[in-house]
Amino acid sequence: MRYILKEMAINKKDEFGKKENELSDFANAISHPARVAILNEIARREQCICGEIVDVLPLAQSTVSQHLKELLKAGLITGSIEGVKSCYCINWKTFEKFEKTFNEFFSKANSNNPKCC
Amino acid sequence: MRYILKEMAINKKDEFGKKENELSDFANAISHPARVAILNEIARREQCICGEIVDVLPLAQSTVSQHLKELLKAGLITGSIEGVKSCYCINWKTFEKFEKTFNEFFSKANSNNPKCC
DNA sequence: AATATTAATCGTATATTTGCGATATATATT
DNA sequence: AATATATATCGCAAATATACGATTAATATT
Repeated sequence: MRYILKEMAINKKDEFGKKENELSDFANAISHPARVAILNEIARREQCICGEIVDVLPLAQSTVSQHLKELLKAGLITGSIEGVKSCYCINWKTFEKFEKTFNEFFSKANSNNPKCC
Repeated sequence: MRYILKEMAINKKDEFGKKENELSDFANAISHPARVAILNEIARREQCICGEIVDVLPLAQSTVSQHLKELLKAGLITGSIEGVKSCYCINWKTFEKFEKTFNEFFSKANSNNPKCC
C-alpha cells in the first residue's frame, strides 16, 4: 500500500522575511478605500461606534463589520463593547511601527539618484 | 417590448474620495511581501535589472514580471528597456506623495488619546 | 415578558489576485 | 543565419477578497 501525502498548501508569503510581511500586512489593511475612510473617521472623532461609521459609508452594516474585523486583526484599531454598541479607536502604536519600518526600507537618501533609469 | 439594461457593474471603490483611493492604491501596491522585497532590492541597488530581482526572489520569472508591471502601473517604479534587459528604479516622487497624504489622514496629534476605548 | 436596537457572523455569489508554464518577441552572440 | 538570452504576455487554476441579505446574540426599552 502506498500513502500519498497531500502536499501542504504552502503559503508563498512565508518565503519572505518578517519585515517584508510586517509591511505588506499593514499595507494590506489600508489597501481598500473603505478601510481608509473608516480609519479616517475614527481618527477624526478620536473614538467611534460602529453605527456612526455605517451611517457615513456607502456600504451595508455587515460589510463595514467585516472591514472593522480586518483592521482589528491587523492591529490598526482597538475595539471594546459598551452595552449594545461597539466602540473603536486607532491603535497608534501600530502606525508608528509601520512608519519606522517603512522608512527603514525606503529611505529617500538617494531621492535624486544620478544613475536612475 | 421591454428593454432591460444590465446594471452597469459599478465599482464600489468609486464611491469613495480621491484621497482615499490614492492612499489605498499605493498601499495596494505594497500589500504583497514580494512587491515589498522587489522595491527594497531596487532601492538598495539604486537600479536593478529584472533578472537580478528574479535571482533573489522565490518566484518564477513570469510572476516577478507581473509584480513589476503592477508597481509600474501604480507609479512606484520607473522602467526602461536597455537592449535585451529591463531596468527599474524607484519613483521617489510617488513615495513622497504617499507619505504626505498618509500624514494628512493619520496625524498622530492625539497619539495618547484620553478617551480611547 | 415582549419588542426594539446594535453589531457580529453565516452563507453565498462574484470579482480579483496570485502563481506558473508555455509562448512570443526582441536583442545578442556565435 | 542559427542559436542563446532576457523579459513580457497569454491562458489557466487555485486562492483570496468583497459585498450583501439573512440570521444570531446580546443588551435596552417599553
